[in-house]
Amino acid sequence: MANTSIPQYDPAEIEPRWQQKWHDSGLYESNIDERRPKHYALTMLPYPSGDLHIGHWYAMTPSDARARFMRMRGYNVLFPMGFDAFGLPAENAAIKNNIHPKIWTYRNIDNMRRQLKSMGAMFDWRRQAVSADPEYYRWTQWFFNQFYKNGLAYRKMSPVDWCPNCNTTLAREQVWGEDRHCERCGTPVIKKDLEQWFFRTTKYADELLQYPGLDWPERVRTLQTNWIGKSVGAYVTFKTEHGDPIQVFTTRPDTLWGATFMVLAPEHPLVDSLTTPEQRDAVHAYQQQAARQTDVQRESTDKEKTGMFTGGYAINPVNGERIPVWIADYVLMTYGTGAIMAVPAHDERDFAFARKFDLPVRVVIQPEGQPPMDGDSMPEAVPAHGVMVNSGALSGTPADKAYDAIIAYLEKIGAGHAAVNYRLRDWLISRQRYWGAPIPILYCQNCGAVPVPDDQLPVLLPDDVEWKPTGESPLKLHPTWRHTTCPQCGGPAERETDTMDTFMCSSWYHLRYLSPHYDKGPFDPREYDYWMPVDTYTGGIEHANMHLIYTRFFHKACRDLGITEGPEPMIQLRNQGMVLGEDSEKMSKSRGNVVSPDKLVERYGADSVRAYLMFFARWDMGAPWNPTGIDGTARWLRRVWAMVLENASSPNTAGEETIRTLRRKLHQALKSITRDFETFEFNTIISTLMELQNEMFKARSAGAAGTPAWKEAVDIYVRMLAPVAPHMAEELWARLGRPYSVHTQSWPAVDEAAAAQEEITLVLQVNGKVRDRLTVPADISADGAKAAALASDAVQKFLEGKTPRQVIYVPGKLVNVVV
RNA sequence: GCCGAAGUGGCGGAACAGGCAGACGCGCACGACUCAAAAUCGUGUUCCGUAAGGAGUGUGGGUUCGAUUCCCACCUUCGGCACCA
Repeated sequence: MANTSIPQYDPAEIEPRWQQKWHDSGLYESNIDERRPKHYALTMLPYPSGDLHIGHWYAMTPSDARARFMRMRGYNVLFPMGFDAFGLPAENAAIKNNIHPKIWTYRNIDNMRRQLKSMGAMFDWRRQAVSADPEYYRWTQWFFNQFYKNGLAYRKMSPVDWCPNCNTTLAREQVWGEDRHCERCGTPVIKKDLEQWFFRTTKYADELLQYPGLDWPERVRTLQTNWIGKSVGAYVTFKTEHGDPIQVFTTRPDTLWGATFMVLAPEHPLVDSLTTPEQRDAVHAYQQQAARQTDVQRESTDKEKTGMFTGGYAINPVNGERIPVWIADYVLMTYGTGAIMAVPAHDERDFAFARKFDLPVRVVIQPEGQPPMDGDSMPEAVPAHGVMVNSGALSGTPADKAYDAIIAYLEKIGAGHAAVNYRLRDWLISRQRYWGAPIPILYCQNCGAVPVPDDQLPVLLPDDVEWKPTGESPLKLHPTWRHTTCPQCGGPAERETDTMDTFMCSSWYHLRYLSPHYDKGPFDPREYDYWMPVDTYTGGIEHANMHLIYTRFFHKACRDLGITEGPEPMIQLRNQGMVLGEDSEKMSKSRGNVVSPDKLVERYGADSVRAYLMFFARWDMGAPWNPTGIDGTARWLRRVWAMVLENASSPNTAGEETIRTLRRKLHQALKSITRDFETFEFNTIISTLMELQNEMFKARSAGAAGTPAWKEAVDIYVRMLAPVAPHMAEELWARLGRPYSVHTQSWPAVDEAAAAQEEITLVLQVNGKVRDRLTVPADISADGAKAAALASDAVQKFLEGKTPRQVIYVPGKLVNVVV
C-alpha cells in the first residue's frame, strides 16, 4: 500500500531552505506588541571557545522548542542569543597559537553563529549581544561606575586567591573543591596580598537568601543558601587586661560561662599588644609558619591542632573570669571577627585544642537524662542541648530558653548584641589579564582613585599589547595606554590596568539583548518595561553559586540605584543535565570522547538531532552519549514524513470505532504533550509523539485515511511536531497546502469529549495481585464493578472457595478482592 | 562530617494524586521483501520455569486491601560545602 510517488525525506535540502526563508521573512524577529502577553525565554549564552559542543545543543534545542511552544500558545516570545566573549581561554589560545585574542574570539563567534543557525532555533539575531564589543562593554564599565559612586564597589588590600596558571586573582566562588583549585584550569590556588576591586555582594546576603516568587529548582536554592551561609548569634566583647576590647562572634551565647580560653587568628591585629615579652619570639614564629601555609594545609579539618599562647589574658564579661588568649590557625581572619571564645566542652574543635594544650574544660550545658558530665574526664565535646549549669544565676534554665535573655543582658551591660554572620564574601572582580573590560578607574596623585566620567566611556581596550604571561596585568606593559590626565584636576593620572571578571559582563547580558545598539543607556527603557523580567531561564546548574548569584546581586543593586525594577531578574529557572562521553566521562578533547553536532547534522539533519537530544535522557539529568539511539528518532521522523504525505489517495473505509479511538488517542496525546511542554519533560513529549504515530498507522491500516478525523489528526500532529522538528513541520505544512508558517499557528486545543475514555480496562486483583482484566463502561457503578469482579472465573479460582473479607473498588481503575 | 540529587530489563528511560511495573526507543532474535546487502515492514524480547505459576523497581524493616511512589534505618554513585565559631 506504500505510495512510492512521495518524495524522500531529505533534511539536507529542506533545512537550509527553510532557514533562509525564515530569515528573509523575519519570522523570528520579536518586537514589542502590547496586544499580546510577552514571554522572555533566555538560555545561557555560550563562550566562543571555537566549536559548538553537543552540550550546547542539549541545552539550547529543548529551550528553543519550549520557546516555540509558548509562541504557539499566543505569547510574544523573545528568544535571543549572544556571546560571552571576554575571558581567559582567548588569551591562552593567543599565547599558544600566536594569534591575537580578539581575532581568535571573533573568528570563533563567526563559526559558532553559523553552527547555531544550523539548529534552526528561533533566535532573533538582530538582538545579538557580544560582551567584547565596545558598544557592550561601555555599559559594563558604566555599571561599574554606578556601583562605585554608590559605595558598592571598593578597593581593598587583602589576601586573595591567586591562580598561578591563569596568572590572576579569582573570586571566592571561582575557587572549587577540597584542594581549592581554579574553576577554569584546575590548578590549586595560592594566597597573595593584593590591592583589588570588590563588589559589596555581602550587603545583599540576607536578601539573596529570599527567593520571592521564584520558580527555581530547590536544588539551586539550597546551593545558594548554603553558599551564603547565614549564622545567627551575637557579638560579645571581651576585654584584655589592658582594657582593649576583643570582639568575638558566637552562635551560642548561652555557652558563655564555658569559655575557658580565647583564640585569635594569627593575623589578628590585637596579637602584638597581647603578647608578653616572654612569648614574643614563639608567637612570632607561629605567625610566620601560619603565613607560609596554604589554605588547604591550614583549613583541612582532620589536621592536628596547632597554636601558641600569647601570654595575655582576657576578661569574660559575664563572670569576670580571667582566661588565657591563644593564637591558632583554625581560627580564620576572614570569618566573623577573626577571634573566638573557646567553649571546649561543647565544641569539637575547641575540645581538641584544649586537650592538646591542657586547657580547662567546663561543662555548662548538661544534656537531659544523662549523668552529670565532668570536663576533666569527658572523652569528647557534647552537643549543647539541655539545661545550663555552672552558669551563675542562669544555672538550671533550659539553654534554648535562656538565649534571648542572655543577649538582652549583654546589651544591657554593653558587652554585646545580637548579630548575623555570612559565609558569603564580597565579589573580587579584578583580573590581572588583558582580554576583559578595563576597570574604568584612574589614579591621580592629587585626587586618588577617580572613575572615568560616564561620557568618556568606554575605556577602550588597546589592540597593540604584549599578552605574554608575566604575573602582571598585560595592560601595565603597554607603553602609553595607562598614562592619561585626571578628569578632576587635569594633572597626570594612571589608568587601572586590571580588567573585570567576565562574570561582570554576563551579569547583565539579558538586559543588553533588549536593545544591543542602544547608546543612551545600557538598555532602552521601553524594551525593558515590556520584556523584563526574564520569564524562563535555562542553563547548567554549575552556575548556581557563580553567575546565578552574581546576576541576582547585580539586579538588586541596580534596583536600589533606580536602574532596574522588581525583586528578581529571572522568574523561572530550569537546569539541564550534562551530556557525557560514551565512556561516561566528561567530554574533553584530551579524552577524545567529544561528539560533534556538525557531523550529526550532516548525517541525520538538525531535526533528528534536536529530537534525539530531547528524547534520549531526562533533560534535567543528562546521560552518557549513546551513538546508536539517534537512529530510532531519525526513523520515527521518516515515518512521520511518510505518514503525512502518503494519505491523500487512501480509502475511507474505517468504522466508527476506529475513528473514535483515533480521536481519543490524538487528544490524549495532545493533552499529555501540552502538559510536558509546560513542565520541561521533553523526553516524554517525543515518546508520546511516537506512540501517537503508531496509533495513527493502525488507524490508517483500518482505513481511516481520508476521513475528517484523519485530517484533524494530521493537522494537530504537524503543529505538535513544529517546536521539536521545526524544519520538517514547516515542509509538511507547506506540502499540505497550508499557509506559511506553521510556527505562527496556534497550539491546538484539547477536545476533552474526544479524549474521554468510554470504556476502561478494569483490573481485578485478589489480595493485591492482578488476576484478570475486564473491559467495562467507564461509568460503571461501584456495585457493578464489584459484581463483575466476583463473577470472574480467574478471581473465583484464586479465591479458592473462601469468602471475601473486603472488596475495594478504585473508580475507573481496579477491584481488589481481599480474603 | 554536613547539605542535596539519584539508584527500575542488556542500554537510555516511562509509570504526573498510593492502584496493571517496564510505555517509547536503542540493542538483540526470528520472519517478510531482495540474487544479495542496506533500507523498510512484521513478530518477539524483565528474570526463573516446558507449563501452571512464581519472583521482581539498591538493601532491611514499617504503614496500607494494595508501595517504584509514603515513613524509618542502611548501602552505593554523583554534585556542593567543609576547623565558618
